[in-house]
Amino acid sequence: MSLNDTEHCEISHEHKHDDKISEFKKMMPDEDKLYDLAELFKCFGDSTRIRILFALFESEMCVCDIANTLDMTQSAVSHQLKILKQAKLIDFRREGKSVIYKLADDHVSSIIAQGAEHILE
Amino acid sequence: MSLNDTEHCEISHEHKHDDKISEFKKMMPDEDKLYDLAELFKCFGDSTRIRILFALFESEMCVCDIANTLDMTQSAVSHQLKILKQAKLIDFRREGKSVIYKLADDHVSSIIAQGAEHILE
DNA sequence: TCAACATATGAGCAACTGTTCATATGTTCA
DNA sequence: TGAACATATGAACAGTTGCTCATATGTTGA
Repeated sequence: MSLNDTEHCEISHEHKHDDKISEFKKMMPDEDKLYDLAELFKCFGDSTRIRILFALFESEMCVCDIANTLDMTQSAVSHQLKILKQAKLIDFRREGKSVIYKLADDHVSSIIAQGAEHILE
Repeated sequence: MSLNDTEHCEISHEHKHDDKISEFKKMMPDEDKLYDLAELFKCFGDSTRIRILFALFESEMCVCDIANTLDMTQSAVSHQLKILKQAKLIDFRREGKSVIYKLADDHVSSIIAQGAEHILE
C-alpha cells in the first residue's frame, strides 16, 4: 500500500473522526514546544546521561569524580555534561581547577521518578 | 591528555570524594534498571512519538486517523506505534478492520507534564 | 612565566534510528 | 472465496549520536 492510498483512506474509510481530529489539533502544542519536549527527553534517553544524573542526584561532583565513579573517560563525561547543561538539567561552578556540577532543580528527579514508577510495574 | 592521565587523577588529585563515591554506588540502581529507564525516555525523545502520544492523549484513535492527523505515512506511524507498544505506553484493541490505540495509563501524561513544566521556565 | 592538573572541544568513526518503499498479514463484505 | 480496506513488517538508506583520540583552554602554585 502506498502513501496515496493512505491519504485516500482519510476521505473514504468508514470511521472518519474528523471532528475529533480538528478538536485535538486545537489543544496540540505547537511544533516548537513538541520539539523542545522531545529534545529534553532525549537527554534522559541515554543510560550514560541517566547514570550521570543519578550520580549528581547523590551529591555534586567534579568532572573527574564523575568519570571515575562511572568508569568513563573524562572526555566522554565532558561531552555528555555539555548536553545536560544545554538542557538546563545541571548547573556548574568553577572551584579552583575543578568544575563542580550539580542538578539544576527538582524537575530532574521528578521526571526520573515518574519514569521509574512506570518501569516498576 | 589521555585516558591514563585521567585515571591517575583518581589517585592523586586534591579533592578525592572517595567516600561520597562509594556511598553513592550503594543507592545507584543496577545497570539493568538504568538501561530500562533510558529506553523508556528514549520513547519520549522523538517528536514524532511525542506527537502520537499527544494525539492519543486527546482521544483513542486508529492508525489511519493518527497518520492523517499528524500528516504521516501509515507505515511510519505503525513503526512508531510498535515502539510505544513495547514500552507499554499504549494499549490497543482490534475493532473490525481497524486497530484502535490509546494511552496505557496515567504515567504517560505525568511524565510529559513534568517535562513540559521544565521546558516552560 | 612555566609546569602540572582539570576540563572542554573538534574531527572521525561505528552504531543506532526514523523514514520510505514494497510487501505481507489480517478483516469484512458481497 | 476474492476484492477492498487496514495494519504490520523487513530491507535499505540517510541522518544522528556517543565514543575515542588529539589537542586546546583554563587554573594554580612555584
